[in-house]
Amino acid sequence: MYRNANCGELTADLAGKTVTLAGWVQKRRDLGGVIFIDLRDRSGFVQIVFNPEVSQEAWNTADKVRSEYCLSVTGQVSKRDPEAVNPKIKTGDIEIMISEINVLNKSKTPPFPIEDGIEASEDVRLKYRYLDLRRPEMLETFKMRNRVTHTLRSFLDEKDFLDIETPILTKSTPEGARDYLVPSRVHPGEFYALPQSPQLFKQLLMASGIEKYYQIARCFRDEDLRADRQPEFTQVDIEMSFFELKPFQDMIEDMLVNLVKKVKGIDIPRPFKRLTYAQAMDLYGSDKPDTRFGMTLIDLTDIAADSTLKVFKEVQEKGGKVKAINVKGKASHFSRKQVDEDLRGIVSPYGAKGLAWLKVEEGGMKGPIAKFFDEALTARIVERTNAEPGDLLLFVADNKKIVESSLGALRLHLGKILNLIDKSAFNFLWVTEFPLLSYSEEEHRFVAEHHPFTMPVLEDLDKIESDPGSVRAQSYDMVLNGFELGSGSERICNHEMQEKMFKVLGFTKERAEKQFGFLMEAFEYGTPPHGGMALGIDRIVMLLAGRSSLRDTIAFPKTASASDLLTHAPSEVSEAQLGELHLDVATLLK
RNA sequence: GGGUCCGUGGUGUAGUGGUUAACAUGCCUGCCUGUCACGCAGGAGAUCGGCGGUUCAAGUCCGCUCGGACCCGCCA
Repeated sequence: MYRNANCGELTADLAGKTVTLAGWVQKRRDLGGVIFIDLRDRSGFVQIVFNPEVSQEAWNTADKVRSEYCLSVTGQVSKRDPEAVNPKIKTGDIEIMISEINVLNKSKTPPFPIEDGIEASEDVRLKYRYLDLRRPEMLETFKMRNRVTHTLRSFLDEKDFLDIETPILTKSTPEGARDYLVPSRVHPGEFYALPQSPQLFKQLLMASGIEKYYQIARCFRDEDLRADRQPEFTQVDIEMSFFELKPFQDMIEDMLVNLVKKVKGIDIPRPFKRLTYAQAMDLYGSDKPDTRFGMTLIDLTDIAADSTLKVFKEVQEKGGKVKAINVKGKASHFSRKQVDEDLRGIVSPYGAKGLAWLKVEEGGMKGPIAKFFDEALTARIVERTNAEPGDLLLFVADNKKIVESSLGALRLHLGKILNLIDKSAFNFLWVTEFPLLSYSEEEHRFVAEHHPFTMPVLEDLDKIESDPGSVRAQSYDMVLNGFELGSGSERICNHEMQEKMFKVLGFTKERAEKQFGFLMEAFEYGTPPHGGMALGIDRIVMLLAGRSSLRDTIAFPKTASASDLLTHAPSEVSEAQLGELHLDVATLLK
C-alpha cells in the first residue's frame, strides 16, 4: 500500500492514528538530529518528522532524501506542541512522526522550485512542463478547468443536449482560418484538414434530427498566435433545432451564471448587458469591449471641424472621425513627454498618425492644440466630454477604423495602468448584429464576418447584392471582461438562401457545390431551422482563474511560434514517412 | 509578413569597450534534536544563445541567425 490518506486533508482529529502517505518532498529541513520534510501531494502538504529515537532506519533514509523525491511514508499523526504550531499552514497544528519510509523514486534537483509565484521564464517552464504542473497554482487551475467542463456537461445534459463527437480528420474548407492539413496515404495528393470548429458537422447533426447537440470539442487554426490564442483550443460547441434567439440566449446566460456560481461562488446579475456591434465600436472602439470601466469614446467630429486645426477639418471633409476619451482627473498624471511618447506608442500600431491632447483647467484648455479652439468651441468640447478641471482629453483623428481601434486600445491601456478595472468583476456582454460580410482588401471580395452559414437579418436582405457591407447578421458574440468567449448565430437552413450567400461571397456555383454541396443537399431534405454558438473553454478558465495567458489553462500548450518545447513538435519526419504520404519537401533555400 | 522587448553559473538578475564576470537563491560538504524563508562555516558551478564583423581589446558596439515574450496584420 502506497497510502491511505492525503497529506493536505489530515487534521488534529486523527492524532494518535497511524497513516501512510505518498507524495513529493517539497522542502527538507535538516537540524542535525531531527529532519523535517514537507510532504506534498495533490491535496496539499504536511510536515513529516524523522527522529532517530523513533526510527534510526527511517532517519538514515531521510538523511539522503532531496527535493522532489517521491516517497511513501508511514507514521503516527501527532499534535504539535503549542509553541511549534505553524498557523500559516493548513496542516500546521499536526505533524507525522515517521517510522517507515520508502523512496519510490529519486529526483534530480528541479530547474525551478515547485511553488507558486516563481520567476522562472516561460520557456524553462514549458520545457519542464510536468514540473511546472506540480506547482499548486497550476494544479488549482486544472482543478478549476475540470469543474468548468463538468459543470457545463451536467448543465447541457440536464437540458437534453446530446454529446456527440465529430471527426478530427475532416475536409478542408476555403473560408476562415488557415487549416492544419493531414496528408492522406491512401489518396495520393489529397489532404484532410483538422477542424477549425465542428460547424458543418453540427449543422448536419441538426439535419439528422439530433435537435440538441453539444460537444467539448478541440479546434485547430493555423494562424499566428497571441497571449489569448493557441493553435489548438477547446470550445463547448452547442447547436439546437427549432432555434429561437431569445430562449437560446436566455439558456446560455443561465449556463454561464450557473457556471460562475458553481466555480467561483459568485452571483452574476441577469440579464446580461447588450450592445449592438455598431454601439460597441462607437462607444468602446472594440467589438469585444471591457465594460468593467467607462472612459468611452466621444465623437467630436462636428466640433473639431469648426476649429482652425487643419488636420481635424480635413479628416471631417474626407468622411473620417475625430474622437476623444476623457481621462478623468488625470491631467497632472501625465507629462507632455509621457503623452507624446508612451501614449502615442499605444495608438500608433493601429495607424493613428498622432495623438492630440488637451488638459482641462479652470476657464480653459491647455496644450499644443488649444489655440485652435476659440472660447465657444472649447465650451462645446467641455459640454460634450463632461470635462472638468484636471481632466485629460486625448484625441485621434483619422478614418473611422483607425480612430476606433486606436482609441479603443488606448482606453484599455489606460484602464489597466490607472487601475480603473475592478479585477473581481465578471462583466458578461452580448454583442449583437454584427455585419454579415466585410470586404477583404486582400482577396478583393466580401468575406463572411462570422461564417458563410449565418442567417442575414431579414429586413436587410434586399441590400445583399447592392450594398453587401451594410447587411447585418443574426449573429452574436459573448464577451467577458474584454475577451471574446465565443460567437454564434442563427444559421441558414434553406438551399436557395445558402446559394445566394455563396454567390455574394464570390463562389461559382460549381465551387460552392464542390466545397459545400453535401450541406446544401442536406438542406433539401427537411433540415429544421437551427442555430447555436461555441464558447472557448480555455478563455473561460483563464478569466475565472485570473490568469493572463491561455498557456496557463492548457496542460501542454505551444509557444507563440506554435512549437512544443517539451516534445519538440513539430519535427522532421523520415524520408520513408514522406514517401508513404507521397510528399516531397521542397529544399529550403537561403 | 511587420514591429517592440528579452537571452549572462541550475534558476532569477546586475554588469562605463579594459584586471580574476558580481549578487540572490538553489546545489554539494561539514556542524547542528524543534525547524517551517531553519541557522552557521566552507565549496563547486558561466565556452555571457550561436555565427560573423568593428577594435589593440567585445558579455558590452554592428550585422546575421536561433530561441522566448508581447503587439499590428492575420484569427469565418
